[in-house]
Amino acid sequence: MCSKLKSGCCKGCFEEDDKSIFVGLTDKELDFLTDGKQQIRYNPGETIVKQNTTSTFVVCVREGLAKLYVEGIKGKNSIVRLISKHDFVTGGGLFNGNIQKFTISAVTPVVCCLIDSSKLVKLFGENNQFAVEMLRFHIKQNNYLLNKLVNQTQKYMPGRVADTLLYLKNEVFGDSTFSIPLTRQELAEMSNMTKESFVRILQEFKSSEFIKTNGNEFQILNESALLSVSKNG
Amino acid sequence: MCSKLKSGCCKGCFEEDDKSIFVGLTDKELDFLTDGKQQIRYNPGETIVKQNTTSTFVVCVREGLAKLYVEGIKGKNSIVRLISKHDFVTGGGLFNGNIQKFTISAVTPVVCCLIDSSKLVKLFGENNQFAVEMLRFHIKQNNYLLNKLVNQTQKYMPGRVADTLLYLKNEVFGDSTFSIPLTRQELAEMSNMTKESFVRILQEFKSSEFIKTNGNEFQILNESALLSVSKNG
DNA sequence: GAAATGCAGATTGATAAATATCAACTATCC
DNA sequence: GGATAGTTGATATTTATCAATCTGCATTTC
Repeated sequence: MCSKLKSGCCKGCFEEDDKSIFVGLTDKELDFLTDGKQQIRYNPGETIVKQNTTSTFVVCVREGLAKLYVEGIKGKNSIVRLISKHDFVTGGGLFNGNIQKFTISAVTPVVCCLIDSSKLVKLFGENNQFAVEMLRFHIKQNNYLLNKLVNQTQKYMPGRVADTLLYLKNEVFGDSTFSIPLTRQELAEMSNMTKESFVRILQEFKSSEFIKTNGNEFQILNESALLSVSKNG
Repeated sequence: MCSKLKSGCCKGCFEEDDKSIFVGLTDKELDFLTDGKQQIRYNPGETIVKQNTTSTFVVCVREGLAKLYVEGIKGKNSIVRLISKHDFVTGGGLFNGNIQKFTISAVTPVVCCLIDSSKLVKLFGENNQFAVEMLRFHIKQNNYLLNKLVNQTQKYMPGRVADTLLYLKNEVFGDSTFSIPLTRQELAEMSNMTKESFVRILQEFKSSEFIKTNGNEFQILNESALLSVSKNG
């Protein structure tokens, strides 16, 4: 199933910019961490982590795509990021009274490992390198959120749609052609607008030949134009 | 000037919810940290940290009020948070190639200590408790940003103005009556809107008797009404 | 197996609401 | 008395809402 080898799970699970958070752990520490961890399969639509509940585990995705979103006011959701292979998620589950600040649900079938936070905390006390790696991870997370905050609050809708498309290309699929298992509604929730607005701007981008779409197939034709829109030209 | 006593600076400097980040440091470690640190005075308007520059220090405010903001597109600024006595700020200065993701500038005269990041990093390697405290700090920061992201993107202007007023009361001044050394423009930048819009909503709140203002003197008369507006009623 | 049916998501149009912009005016502080 | 911040009004732009239609796909029905 899920080997404990450094090269596999969990070392490989927690890859972040080609540098695993778990790189500094000894075999023994890795064993401690992975003993009793749960590897679970979720079907599309299923909730992995539920906002406002307490849960004490962190999530590491092995397969599939999940969305991390905040359930806001009047039924509005904001998708903050997509989680895919090798992504690692800690939230309220680490300190802060364990209250989750967001929901994670499976978009495609997801296989992920749930590791109890208390194990991480114990390892922090034993292995400095590990605590520092986790700190580094959270600082990166901080910068991502800060950047997202400014982009979402300062840009008009076309800039936000361009951001979403570029995010999908660069951070999720790594290819200018991709097939998205998300509805227009969900893409709109990534861009904090209504689905109608999102669709209209997609049409503009299509008629300007910045992109090509066919259902869920997307192709970015003119990335520099999107970048320019993103910078709000 | 700035004693190295646990009860004073720097222990006291880094207070966060009555629990100092520096609580786990030994006297020797504290000495190491504070030796050669710079205590600087800034005049109102002066820049303490400049976005997109590299700088390797973290900031700890002893006196005064500063604003932490992102310089966005087309000259728009977003004030992310206010920094006052005992607040601690790390940013791009810690890992991430030391590139600052935001600007910090003094609103009132500010006295603060600048500590080189490399000293923190060295202590992380020696004192686990310290690394964990720093991690805890950043996770809290994360939750703050996540919350701010959703509030700013999902709420209409009245909700955002209510949030700003409640933030000032609860997080900055700790009193329902306060005098703000910020312009309307800056208050608007905290709420991500134009100053004209901010002023109009202030007037609505005044005529509804939620608040009373006289220049920079603010008084919150009906906090539960503001809370209700914040929740977008 | 082919046509009819149903349904959910996608798209489009018309309109209303929210927000920004621009201009004018007022107050205030050195 | 001039500069700066604050306020107000009129208007334009951006964005959401509501309603209608369309599309693709699966299922039923014959």
